[in-house]
Amino acid sequence: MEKQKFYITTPIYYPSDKLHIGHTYCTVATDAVARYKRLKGLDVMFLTGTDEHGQKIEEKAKEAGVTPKEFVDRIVEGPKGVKDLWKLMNISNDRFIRTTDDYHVASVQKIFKKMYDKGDIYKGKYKGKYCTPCESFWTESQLVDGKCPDCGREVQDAEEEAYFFRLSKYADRIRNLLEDTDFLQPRSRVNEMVRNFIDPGLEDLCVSRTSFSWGVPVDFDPGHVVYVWVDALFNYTTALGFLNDTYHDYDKYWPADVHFVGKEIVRFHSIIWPAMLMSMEMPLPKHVFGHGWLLLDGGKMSKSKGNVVDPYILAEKFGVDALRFFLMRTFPFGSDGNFSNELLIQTINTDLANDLGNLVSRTTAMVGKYFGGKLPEGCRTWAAPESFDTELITMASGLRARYEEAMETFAPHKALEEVFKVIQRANKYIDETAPWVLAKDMEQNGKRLAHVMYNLLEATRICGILLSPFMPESCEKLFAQIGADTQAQTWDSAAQWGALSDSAAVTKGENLFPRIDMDKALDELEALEAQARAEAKAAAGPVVEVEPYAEEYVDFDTFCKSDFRAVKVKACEAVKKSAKLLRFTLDDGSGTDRQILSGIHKWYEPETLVGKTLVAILNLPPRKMMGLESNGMLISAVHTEDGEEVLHLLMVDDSIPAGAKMC
RNA sequence: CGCGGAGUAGAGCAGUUGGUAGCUCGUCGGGCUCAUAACCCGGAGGUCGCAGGUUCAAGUCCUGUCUCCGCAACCA
Repeated sequence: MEKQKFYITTPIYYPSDKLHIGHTYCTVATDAVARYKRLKGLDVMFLTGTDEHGQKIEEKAKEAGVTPKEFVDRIVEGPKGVKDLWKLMNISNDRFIRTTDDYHVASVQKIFKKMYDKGDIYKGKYKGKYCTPCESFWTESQLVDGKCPDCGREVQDAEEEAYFFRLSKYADRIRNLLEDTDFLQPRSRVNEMVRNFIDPGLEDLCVSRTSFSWGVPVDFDPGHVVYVWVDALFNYTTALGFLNDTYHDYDKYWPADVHFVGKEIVRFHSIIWPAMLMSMEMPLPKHVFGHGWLLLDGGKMSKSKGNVVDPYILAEKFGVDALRFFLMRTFPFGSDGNFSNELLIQTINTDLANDLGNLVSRTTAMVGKYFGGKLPEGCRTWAAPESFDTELITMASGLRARYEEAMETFAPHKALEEVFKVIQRANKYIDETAPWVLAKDMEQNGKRLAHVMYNLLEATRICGILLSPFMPESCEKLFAQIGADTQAQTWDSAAQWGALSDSAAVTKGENLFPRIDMDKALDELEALEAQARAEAKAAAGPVVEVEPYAEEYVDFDTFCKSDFRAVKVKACEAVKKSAKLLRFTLDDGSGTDRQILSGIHKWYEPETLVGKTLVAILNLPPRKMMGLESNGMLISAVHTEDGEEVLHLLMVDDSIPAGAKMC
C-alpha cells in the first residue's frame, strides 16, 4: 500500500533582516509536526524558504550599496544566515525555496499569464491623485484638504496602468470556505478575516507594480513586476514542480495538508491564496493554521524597540533541543505568548533537568548499581502488581493516543503536557516503590526490584519516542542510555508496553539536561547580547545620518512668510487611542490657547514637557488628526542613528517670552 | 459606536462540548536519599475585571460596562 502523504510548509520568510526567535518558533513547530508525521510512517514533504523580492529589499540593498541579489544572498546563504539557522536548529526540511530561484520566477510568469488569459487578471487603471512636483501617487484618503500631504500643493487626477486580480469574483466562495469549513484555524481567526475584509466587500487586488523593479517581471508587459504576494504564495506549488521541470512531485504532494503561518499573514493565506488557486482551478490546501506571536514584555518584538531575541545566542547557550522544547512546551500554539529568558531557564530546569533528565539519571544509575547495567530476564512481568504499578503502566500505555490527539489538532503544547504527566508519574513511582529499600535484600526482593526498574525504563522509552520530534538529538542519547534498539523506538512500539528487551544494556551516561544556574545564566546572556549589539553596531557603518541637504534656494520672502514663534507648554497629554500623537495646549503669547498635535510620543512622555519653551510655526493651515484640530507644528531636530529615527524637540531658553518671533 | 484578542492565587499561564477551579515558580510544613541541592506528599493563598441575565448548575452561554494589548487609521 502506498504511504499516506503529508505536505507541510512554513511561510517563506522575508530576508530584509536577520531572522529572530519568532521565525524560529514557527519553523520549529513545523519541524516538530513534520518529524511526528514521519515517525508515524507518513511520506512527508516539508518546505521552507525565503521570499526575496519587493520594494523594501530593493531599498535596503541600495542603502547597503549592493545589488538586491547580493543583499539577500548574504542573509540567506551567508554566515549565521537563514540556512545556517535552520541547520543549527536541526530543522528537517526536505526542500528550501528562494523566490529568486530561476525555476520559480519562470513558473510565476506562467501562472500570471494563465490567470491573465483566463480573464481573472486584467489590465486596468490604478486611479489616484498625482502630485507632479513630488512625483507621487496618493489615494483620496491620503490627501490633506484635497492637497498633496507632502508639499500641500494641488494634485491632479491621474491614472496608471496596472494589473488587477478579480478577487471580488471569489468573495462568496471564500466566505463559505472560511465560515463553513475548518480550513482556517484556529477558529478565532475566521471572524477577524470575515469581518475585516469580506464583510466590507472584497475589491479586486492590484497585482502589479511599476514603482520598483526588484520582482518577477510581467513577461508580456515590460515595466511591470508581479505583486510580491502573488510571487510568494505560489512558492508552495512551484517548489513541487508546478509549471517547471526542476521538481516533479506536484501531483504527489499538492494540495498541502497545512500551511503554518504567523497571524499577521493569515489574511493573505486565507483570502488571496485560495482565491488565486480557485482561479487556477487548483485544489486548495486543507488547512491554514495561524499561530500566535512571541511577545516581549507584553509588546511586539521589533527592531525599533531593540528587543529582538537572537536564537543563535539561546541555542548556543542552552542547547538546541532545550530551546526547541521550550518554544513548543510553553506557549499555546494558536495564541500569543510572553517570551522571557527567565521563563526559558525555568522551563529547562523544571521539565528537562528536574523531571526528565533526573528521571533518566536516577533510573539508569540504579540499574547500574543494583544490576550492573543489565536486568535479569523475565523482569517484564510481575504476578502481583500493586495499584501504582498498574497506574503507571496504564498511563504510559495510553499516552500515545492522548499525544496523537493533541498533535493532530496542532496543539504541541498539549501533547508535551501529556508526556510530562507520565514523566512525573514515573518519578512518583520511584518514591512509591523505594527501590533502595528493596535493594537491601536482593535475595528476597531482587526480582521485584528488577521489575520496578523495567517499568521505569519502559515509561521512559515511551516518553522518549514521543519527545523525539521535539528533541531529536537528546532522545537519541536517551535511547542509548536505556538500551532501546531501533525496534523499541518506533511509533508502533510507543503504544506497546513491554517492547523494550528485558535484558537491554543500560548505561548511565552524561546528564541529558544539566541544571542551569538562573542568575549566572542571565548575567552571561546579558553580556552576550550586549556583545552582539556592539558587533552589529560596528558592522552597520555610519552611525549618525542626517537628511540630504537642500539644493534649491528658498527666496527670502517665502521664508519670511513662515511665522515661527516661541511657545510655552501649558498642558500636554497623549491622544487617546493613538500610539504616537501628543496633544499640546500652548501659550503662544496671543492670550488664547493654541492646540497643536504632534506625533512624538515615541520620544517624549507628555508630563515631561509641561512648562517647556518650544518653537512652533503657527501659520500652517489647520489640520485634523484623530478628530482633533492641530494649529501649527512644533519644530524638532531629526536624524537617524543606527538606522533608527531620532527626534529632539527644539527647546529654547525659558527666559524667552511666549510669542517671541523667530527671524 | 472600525476589527480582533486578553483580563483566573504574589508572578507567569492552562482551563474542548456549562457539573466540586488546575499547572509552573515562589512560600510554609513533612517524607525520602536512588538521582542533576534533584524527587515525593501536604498546607496557606482565587467572590475566575465589574454588573446584570439564562440554567438545577456558569470561569465556561447571553447583555451591558471598565481596563490592557495588537491591527487599521493617524503620526502634518
